[in-house]
Amino acid sequence: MNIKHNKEDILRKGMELFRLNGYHNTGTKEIIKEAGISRGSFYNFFIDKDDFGIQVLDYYGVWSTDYMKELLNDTKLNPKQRLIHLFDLFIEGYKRDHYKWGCLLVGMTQELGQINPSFSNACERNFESFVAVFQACIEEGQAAGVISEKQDARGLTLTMLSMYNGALVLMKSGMHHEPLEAFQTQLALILTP
Amino acid sequence: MNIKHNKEDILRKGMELFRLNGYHNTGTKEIIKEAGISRGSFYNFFIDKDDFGIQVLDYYGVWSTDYMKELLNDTKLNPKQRLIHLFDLFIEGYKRDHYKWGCLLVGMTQELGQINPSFSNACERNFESFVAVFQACIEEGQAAGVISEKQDARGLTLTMLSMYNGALVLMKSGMHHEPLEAFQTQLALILTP
DNA sequence: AATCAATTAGACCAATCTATCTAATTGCAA
DNA sequence: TTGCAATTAGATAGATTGGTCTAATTGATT
Repeated sequence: MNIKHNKEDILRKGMELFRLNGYHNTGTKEIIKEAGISRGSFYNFFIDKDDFGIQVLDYYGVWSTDYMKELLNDTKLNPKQRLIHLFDLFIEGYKRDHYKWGCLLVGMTQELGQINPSFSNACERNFESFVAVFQACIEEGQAAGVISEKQDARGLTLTMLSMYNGALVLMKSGMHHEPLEAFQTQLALILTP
Repeated sequence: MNIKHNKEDILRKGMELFRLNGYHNTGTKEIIKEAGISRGSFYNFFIDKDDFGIQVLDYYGVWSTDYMKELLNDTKLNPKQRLIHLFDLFIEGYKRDHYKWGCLLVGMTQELGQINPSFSNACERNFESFVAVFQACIEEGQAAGVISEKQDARGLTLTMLSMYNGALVLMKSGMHHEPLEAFQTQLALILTP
């Protein structure tokens, strides 16, 4: 056996490039160059660009949910405060990097959702992971009486995720911070019982 | 002078294809074929594909805002009811077409926002038209006391638009109707004073 | 140290994409 | 009807893309 390059490093670079510039705007040439590997290596690890894309999606899903779970386990805060804190941190990060990032799932859904069922399955699967993580926290908050029960946990989770994803799109379109701020304001309102 | 093909017909076809399959997934070949024109004609009307893309964006913006304005002028309903009615109609349309459409501005922002400033400008410009139309209605509703004032008109508009765009993304990813329903439920909640 | 399967390098190929170019055609104006 | 500028058609060019191929290299195992 002979392992020199780390598959995970390539996935991480791909994730970065796809988030920044989209799937079609990122050529295999650029991925290979940025990851510092050769064409041969790339096709040794992945069947083709689509296979790579799907694996990047799942990598992003795990990478994100791991971080979200970590933040939502901070028992020093109540569930509502944890959610608000999580989004505060995310938004701070976007601001720090001049709003250049976005959600990979949103981008991939838009770009490939209708084209390739493998991609739309991967997007849905990973969105559902996000939902699961958030929903658990919201259920806990509702049971504890610190999160509004005007909408059921699943519905409130979908709403919150929609609002966040949509705010990121407006942010990326050039409005930058304002939609994020509106999101933060409204998030507090809809979570409060 | 010699006009055979209508520029607007080509723009409409382009809008349709870009909404369905995205910008990079739609070749000039397909646009030409679907619009029933020749390559020569296309490049007679438009400088290049990017120029076409920008014009499609603006065409979509005008086409959408015209329809929204029409719906939001229905004085038989109060401003809050008008907004809810508008989204009900939109969502009904998505359902009827099996959730295959999406918002062109969302797609273009994701696909080209970081790549080409002309595109991000066009996206922001058209998003701002949407905001203007909705904000006028929300302001009217707040003044009349039928729309919540917990968030200022601009903020509430951005929130609502984010929520809607985000719900469309989840819809497109394969969740179909559920996120739209969650949106409708929450929309009524956040608008109510 | 020798062996050998796995990995790597990057030239190369085929397909595709955008855009151009020229000849044929169109339809208005005189 | 004729003349002419504008439009159209579609072959073709040039660039870029994703993917393959083979020879060289690597490193674990014996």
